[in-house]
Amino acid sequence: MPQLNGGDDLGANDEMISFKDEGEQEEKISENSSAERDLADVKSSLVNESETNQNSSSDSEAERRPPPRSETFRDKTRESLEEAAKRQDGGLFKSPPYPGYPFIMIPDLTSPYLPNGSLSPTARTYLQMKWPLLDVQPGGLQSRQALKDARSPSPAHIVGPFCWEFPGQFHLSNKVPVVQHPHHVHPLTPLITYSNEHFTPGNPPPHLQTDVDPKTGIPRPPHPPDISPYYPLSPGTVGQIPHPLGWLVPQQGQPVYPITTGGFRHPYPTALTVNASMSSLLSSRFPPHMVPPHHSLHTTGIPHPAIVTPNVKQESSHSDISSLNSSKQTDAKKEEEKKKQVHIKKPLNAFMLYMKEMRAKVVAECTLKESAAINQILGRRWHALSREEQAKYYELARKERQLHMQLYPGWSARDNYAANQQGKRKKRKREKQQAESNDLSAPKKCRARFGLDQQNNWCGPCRCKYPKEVSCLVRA
DNA sequence: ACCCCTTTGAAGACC
DNA sequence: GGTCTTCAAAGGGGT
Repeated sequence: MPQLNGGDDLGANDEMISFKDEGEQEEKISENSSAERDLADVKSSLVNESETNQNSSSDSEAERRPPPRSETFRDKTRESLEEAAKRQDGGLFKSPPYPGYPFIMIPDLTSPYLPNGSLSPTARTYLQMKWPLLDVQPGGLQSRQALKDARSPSPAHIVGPFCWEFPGQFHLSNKVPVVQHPHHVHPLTPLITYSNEHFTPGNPPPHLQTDVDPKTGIPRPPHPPDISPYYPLSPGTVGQIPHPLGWLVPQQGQPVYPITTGGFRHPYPTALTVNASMSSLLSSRFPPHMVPPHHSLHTTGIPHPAIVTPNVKQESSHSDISSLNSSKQTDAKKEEEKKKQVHIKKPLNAFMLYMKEMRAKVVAECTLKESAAINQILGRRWHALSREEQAKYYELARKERQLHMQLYPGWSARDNYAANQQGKRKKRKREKQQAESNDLSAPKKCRARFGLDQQNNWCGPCRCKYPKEVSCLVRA
């Protein structure tokens, strides 16, 4: 991964350029047809791969073979891409003020608010990605009402318009089925989705008019501005952490990043405190140590997707009830055990963030549900993205890693290595790769060895394996 | 129930 | 230092 400006690992700059050289700007400009082609490719390949190959052999070669590389072509491509990006972003990404790589040029990252006080598109995008069903659209009340009206379980036939019909906008909440599969949903999104009426900026629900400690009756101090409630915060470790997403912290110092709709800056997400059913939902989906108590939700109790307790399924409501009856000592012991069992997941990389945001759209656009096929489409679209669009996700991923690193200083990706079954999988993969090498195929190895600029040195399988490369049939 | 598939990127392991 | 491996998400499919 090339480092840019000696700085962060923001992205594969050269790779993105290379992919742009592969004629994919056409996909960007006419994304509709390309997406349909993607879908058709994947679908047909699922049905009959060999048949597809035969049918596509005639044009795939001419269409997908990378054109001769030259700087002038690259520049032209970049220019056209930027123009296309400008058109499609609807002004989200203005013309780059710097000629270099635009990772830190996202204009409104530094100030998430527009002059009128609403969230900037980028901030909305980020929030929307974090909370896929959260309505952070401008024009809030109307769309919120619409969402509220659509809260009843949506049948699968609710298929929103294709995303390319509204380039530059992020209407996930309005375009994908409101009720998603649990796997699609951020752990907290259902709470938000089904309680939009509680997202009244600055107006907490009646029972939470003031943030008062139910025990002491003393108003609690506001949520510390430098703590993101997105991750559960371990005591003593985070209090002094500067907010890594200061770009989402407005002037008042209230945390905006972790939440919310335009203007919803209540230190405690009011939607999470609404009623007992919400709490029961929380307790049913999360282990008790992650579930904030009723009416006293503290941000430290808000789970983050990065944290998973392996035995969530075993913690039924019955166990919760029984735990209530158990002694405090056993509770403490259980808490300790659970803490030990907490699995801190890797922060999502740029592509994973992109997938998470776009998967619902792709699923809605086609009848495919197999993730493997969906991911193929997403992989293609990822490469079809402009540099600016990709940069957005690289930036988000960088912030994710930064936040993750600050919250779990001692965590290492190695902690999750072979966490399951002690290297069982590793062995399998090695065996598999050995089998592949015996088969004279080592996908992607040539890419790393020779690079994209020397694809003529790639072996056939690599060229075949890699997306958008020369058709397999040509080689055959 | 568990693993595979499929994608990209990050990071650790390995040579 | 280059290469390899694993793991993040996702959910249908296979064993």
